[in-house]
Amino acid sequence: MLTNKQNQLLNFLILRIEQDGVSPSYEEICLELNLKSKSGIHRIVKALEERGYIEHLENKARAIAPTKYPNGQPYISNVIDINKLLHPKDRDIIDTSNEDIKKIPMLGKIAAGTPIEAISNYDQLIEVPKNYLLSEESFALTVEGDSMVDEGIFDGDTVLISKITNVNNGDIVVALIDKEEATLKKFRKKGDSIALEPANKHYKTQIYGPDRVTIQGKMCGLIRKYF
Amino acid sequence: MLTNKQNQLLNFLILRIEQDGVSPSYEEICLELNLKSKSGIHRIVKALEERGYIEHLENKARAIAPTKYPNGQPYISNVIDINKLLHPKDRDIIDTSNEDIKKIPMLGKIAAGTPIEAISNYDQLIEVPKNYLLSEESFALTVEGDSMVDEGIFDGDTVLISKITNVNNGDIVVALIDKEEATLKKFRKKGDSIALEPANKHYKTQIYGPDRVTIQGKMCGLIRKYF
DNA sequence: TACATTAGAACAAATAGTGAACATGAGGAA
DNA sequence: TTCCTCATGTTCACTATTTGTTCTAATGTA
Repeated sequence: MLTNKQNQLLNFLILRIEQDGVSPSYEEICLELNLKSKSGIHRIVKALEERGYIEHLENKARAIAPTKYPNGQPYISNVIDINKLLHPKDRDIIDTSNEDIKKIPMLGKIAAGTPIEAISNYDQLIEVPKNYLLSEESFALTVEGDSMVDEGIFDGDTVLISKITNVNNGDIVVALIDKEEATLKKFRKKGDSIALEPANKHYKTQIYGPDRVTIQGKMCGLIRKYF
Repeated sequence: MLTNKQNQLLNFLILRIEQDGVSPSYEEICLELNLKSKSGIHRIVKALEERGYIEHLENKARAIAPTKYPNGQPYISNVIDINKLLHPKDRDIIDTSNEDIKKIPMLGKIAAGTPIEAISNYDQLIEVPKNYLLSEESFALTVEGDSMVDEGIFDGDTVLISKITNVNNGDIVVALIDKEEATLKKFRKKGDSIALEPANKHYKTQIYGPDRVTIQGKMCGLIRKYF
């Protein structure tokens, strides 16, 4: 809703008020915005007032008060620290943090040999947009080994797992075998028994009775960083 | 609810406001959407206003403000960087989670044959935690084809590209060849010329003189969804 | 009064927005 | 098929706003 200069002026105003507690004079604003004349400032101030971003006492020095942030949110002065004055339950009002993002625990490495529970120590939380996940309860694992390379899952990749136990043939799942050993494999039900298929010719498909396998989650995403 | 162009315009508007804090002018929008005339923009703006996706002050410069996302969700601005405005000692108090996430444009598919610029059409914005990226200016592409499978980059994957032109041997880059054809390849400088190596035995490494290749960005991440 | 600061007119130049007119193409209805 | 509507692309002419600058007036304060 603001032009560039208006935006600059408003930001500078807010900054100075936070810093010094006083609004800057036209001259100071001039300097900051690289103008040679104060009257230009005056015009911008009027424009901001028209649009409702500031309040302004006529003919008073340093009498500009912001009422909105450039984005339209109501301006809250931080000269007093409002958060300290509020009940925790009220803080949400100010805390507009978007709900798009979710922090999920990185539970450790997934490879043959180690059950995941044993390494549930929430060392690290990683941030993931919510829409990357299939359920609220999700976690991340670092892939170790190359048993799924043909599916493009490489050593060192981070896989996102949602705690969903109802899986279909072909889904990639975290399966716990004999309550001891967790692996990331392709799931396939064959009659009564369960086949866990690797995606690498050098490994064999393992077939278990239904009582030996627990599905701990379904892979819903993969993240790889190149730095 | 929205037509193609309306969607593109709205996405671009949101992106620019998040980036600069100021809405773009009609002319800037023209450039971005590859149109030759401002009046077309004007029509689309009016259409978006009618449908309630934006608010718009008549006859004012850069006075367009989104009110809804293309999907109809109410638009929540997170432009102001409150932390920059506060005393350092106060900074922790306000939740900083808003700044972790960044919206980057999905610019299209990357495969031989199409320059990226030509397909800069803001059809979609995707959310990515900031720490997945290497620079502020980043974008996403959908991989088409199998020329990088040996690096675990599969057809349909989403790759994150940061606009960095200073790349090292071995980095995976988006390279524009003869200003015409964009590809995702491994970068290697050999003397004066540049080798673009695929990661698939069935494709050949291409070698070009330095003037034929422009590096458009460096791959910094990969995202794959399994649903 | 002297000084600092704000108010605002006036002019020029640069930016921005509006809207009529005409053309095209896609898609649905008659 | 033809007719109609809608979204779109383009050109052009025109209008309005924003900004940079200079100068003068008014107001408030010490």
